[in-house]
Amino acid sequence: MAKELAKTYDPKGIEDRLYQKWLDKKYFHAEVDHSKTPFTIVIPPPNITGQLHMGHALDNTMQDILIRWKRMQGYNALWQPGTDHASIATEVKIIETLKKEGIDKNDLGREKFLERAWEWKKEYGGRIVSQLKKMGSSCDWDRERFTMDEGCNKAVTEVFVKMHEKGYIYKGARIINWCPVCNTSISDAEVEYEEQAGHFWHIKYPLIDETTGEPSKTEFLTFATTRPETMLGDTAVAIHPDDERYTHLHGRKVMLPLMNRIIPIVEDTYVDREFGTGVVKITPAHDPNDFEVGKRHNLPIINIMNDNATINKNGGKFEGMDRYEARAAIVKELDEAGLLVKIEDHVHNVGTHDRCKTTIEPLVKEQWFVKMSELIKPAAEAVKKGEIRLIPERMEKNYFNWTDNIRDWCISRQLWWGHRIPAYYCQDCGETVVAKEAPTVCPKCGGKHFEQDPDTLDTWFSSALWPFETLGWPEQTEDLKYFYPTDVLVTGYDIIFFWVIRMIFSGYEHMGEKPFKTVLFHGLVRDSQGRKMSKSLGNGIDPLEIIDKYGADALRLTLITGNAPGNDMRFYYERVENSRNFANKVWNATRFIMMNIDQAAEKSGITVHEPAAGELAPVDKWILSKLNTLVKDVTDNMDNFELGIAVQKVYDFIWDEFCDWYIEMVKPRLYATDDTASQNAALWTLKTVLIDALKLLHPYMPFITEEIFCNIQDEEESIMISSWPTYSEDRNYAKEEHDIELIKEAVRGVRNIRTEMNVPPSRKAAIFVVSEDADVKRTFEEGKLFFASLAYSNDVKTQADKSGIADDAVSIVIPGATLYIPFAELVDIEKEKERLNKEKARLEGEIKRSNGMLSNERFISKAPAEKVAEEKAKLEKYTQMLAQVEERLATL
RNA sequence: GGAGUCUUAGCUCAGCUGGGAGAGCAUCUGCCUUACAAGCAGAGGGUCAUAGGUUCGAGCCCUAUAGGCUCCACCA
Repeated sequence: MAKELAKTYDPKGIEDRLYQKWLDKKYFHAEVDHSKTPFTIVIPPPNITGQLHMGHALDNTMQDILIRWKRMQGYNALWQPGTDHASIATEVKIIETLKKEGIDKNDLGREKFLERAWEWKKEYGGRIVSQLKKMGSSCDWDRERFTMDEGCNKAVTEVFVKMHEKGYIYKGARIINWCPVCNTSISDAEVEYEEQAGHFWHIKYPLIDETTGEPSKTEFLTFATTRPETMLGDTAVAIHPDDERYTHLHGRKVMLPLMNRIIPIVEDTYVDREFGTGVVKITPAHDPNDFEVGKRHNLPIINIMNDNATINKNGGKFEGMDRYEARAAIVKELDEAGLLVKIEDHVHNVGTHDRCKTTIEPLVKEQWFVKMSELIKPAAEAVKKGEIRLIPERMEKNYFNWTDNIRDWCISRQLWWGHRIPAYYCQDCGETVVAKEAPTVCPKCGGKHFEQDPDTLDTWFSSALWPFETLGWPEQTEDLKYFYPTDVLVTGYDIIFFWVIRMIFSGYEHMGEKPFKTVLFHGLVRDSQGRKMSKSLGNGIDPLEIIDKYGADALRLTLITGNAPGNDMRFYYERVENSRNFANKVWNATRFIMMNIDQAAEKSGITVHEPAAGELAPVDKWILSKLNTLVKDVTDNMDNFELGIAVQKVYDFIWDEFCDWYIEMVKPRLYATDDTASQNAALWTLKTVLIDALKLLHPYMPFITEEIFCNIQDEEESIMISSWPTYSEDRNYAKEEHDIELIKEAVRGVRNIRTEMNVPPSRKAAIFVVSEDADVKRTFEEGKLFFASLAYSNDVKTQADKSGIADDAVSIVIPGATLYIPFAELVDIEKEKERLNKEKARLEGEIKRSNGMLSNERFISKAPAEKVAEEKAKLEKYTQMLAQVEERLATL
């Protein structure tokens, strides 16, 4: 029965073995079961191009903690996994691979390209999943989904058609953000602004002489621009209607140089009179604001750019030049023509594509959009009313900032890898048909030739449906009815706009119900210098390497401790080492317990069993009581999603209270007495406390806790399916808690004296409570510590025997000297007085406040009855406490 | 321009509803001691950014200032 455990904990081998066991036993699998309450989390689907990084590690650790905890609490816990096709990210990767083979995407053709993409998915889609398994993630893998699987395709088409019918999806020519490298439009959310040093080119256009109709040689209109090349597409110049400097120009025209086009001067309040010269060139095709101005004044839209950001035929002689070449050429020509006034240095924000960092080009294009104004309303309401809770709360500000300023969502992408837009164009009459299936006959002209829209949808269009499409939607499945809405969404704050908001409005629109009750945000994991981990910096730390070296438990613990929701954290190897050390500590505490259980069985024939109430020593009650409080605190913290605080408490309990105090205090009983009942009580307490502590720790460190749990009790199948400890009034031993805290205080005092005396120290300075319960009780009631002895462990028994009894002192036995220290001297009386006086002042303050509230008529009449009762109870409690404090002060 | 957030020990950070100033790492002292040297027992180290205010009491609440970070918008 004795299992030999290694001296240090080595997670290698153990983790994989246990994960396989959990899989085999189907512990992760959840089925509809109306006798249980569901608890659901959908995973933020990682990209199939992805490799597990620290962000994933943190994200999934948090989810797994919640899921394992709820599962132990008896909920029907479902963690729905899956992966995302990540259209643009994947497409870019495939293009790169093709390039290495010397193949161009367009030469390959759409069909062949998609074949390659699916091959890619097959090869890499599973990689991240196996990595998640390494983390210990208890996902229901039987339910694994993919954003482009059959069900998701169906959901996407359904949504598109439905929203099109409702008029929420439309096609239109608008200014969109164009990425000339990826060759596709992108949404506003994908634009990242970056401060860049640039220039301000001050340029002047000649006015048209009203009499001759020729460009004036003397009259010019000067303005500044950061993008001079766009002048090729200028169709007006704008001034503010009330700008007195330019009143004389109302209704006049200017000559657009280089293009020799006469364009009007328009008056528009968009122009800021204070800025620059108060004159703005208007390029409707290449600037969102100018586009709006153009619409108001019916200006023509001249697109001067090709999709690859070279100048097109509308750019005259600049045709074919890259946008930056054209810029240089145009500036040069303007200068030669004497129209360049000056060049200033200028720092401005440039929009770039968040994936490839290319400067985006605003272009007018026909694209598909989702009209947001109506859809967003319930989504904003939900958070406002608290129906969906964001943690930390401050994220709400971010959220509303977006919902209040929402713009229509450009959803079409000029990519191949993704959900193809279900719009079909009649080749005979040009009619557009949006339908779930390709139409056969044109409803307008009866034509039979259709071509499907070549574009695909934004990746986030499908991920927005994730919480319900993974549960079977659009079918009304039992799963959907039972598991939806999900409970918690765990994700980084960086995708609140991309994903979280879009899921919320989609949930309300298509399900008529929120997709989740709570959103728990975490921050970024940065390197030790606080930098973002990135490939280009090469400062990324691979979670798999950490797991390999320290174990998944250590990694998980590191990521979750001291990490408050929504806050970024730095990653230190020292902290992983500390976590690993903690695992070892737990391991060795277990070894101690198992060894002693075995020894007791061999030597005294003890089979550990629950002791009778009277057999528990004060220290046993103390640790049981501490554990009891811990259970309550940890559960409360977890209820509030304070995972970092919760695990910190478990850590402190195990290391400080249980290992450093309880185990040390209990040793003399095990080694130096023959009292088998007492020994049984100690062993039972050790085992009981350990097991409950392991349960509390299990969500955080699943592997080691499982390994120990099953080692120490052969009969138990798994800690995963054991029940979460609950607070019990029966284990609340306030008196013993107080007594032992005093003893701890005394021992500390003794230790200090030891140090001052320069006596050889002893690690095994274990406290040895010899008395029976009743004696301890009696002496404490008299305000004295009955008996405690400190002794070397080597000959602890003899020393304890020799030390004798002094009933008003702590005795410490050290070689060559025996000290008897009156209890009263062990604590610094002055310090104690100071502490008590502080406490007294505090209580008096509380009583004053309480009295104030209770004598306030408005409070009594308006506050809910329970509040008032609560306050009365408080007052009573404080009054009692004050009396106690005063009593103690009097004895000193 | 708008908003958020941070400033606590040498470093990195916790600190939940206002009452004890804390952890890990680092430093110093002493210990191979029958669970654990990946350990044990101790020590040093803080005007909780600054200045006011509210309170019996402020790291926590309010106001202002300084500095850092982030998000959003964007002026041509």
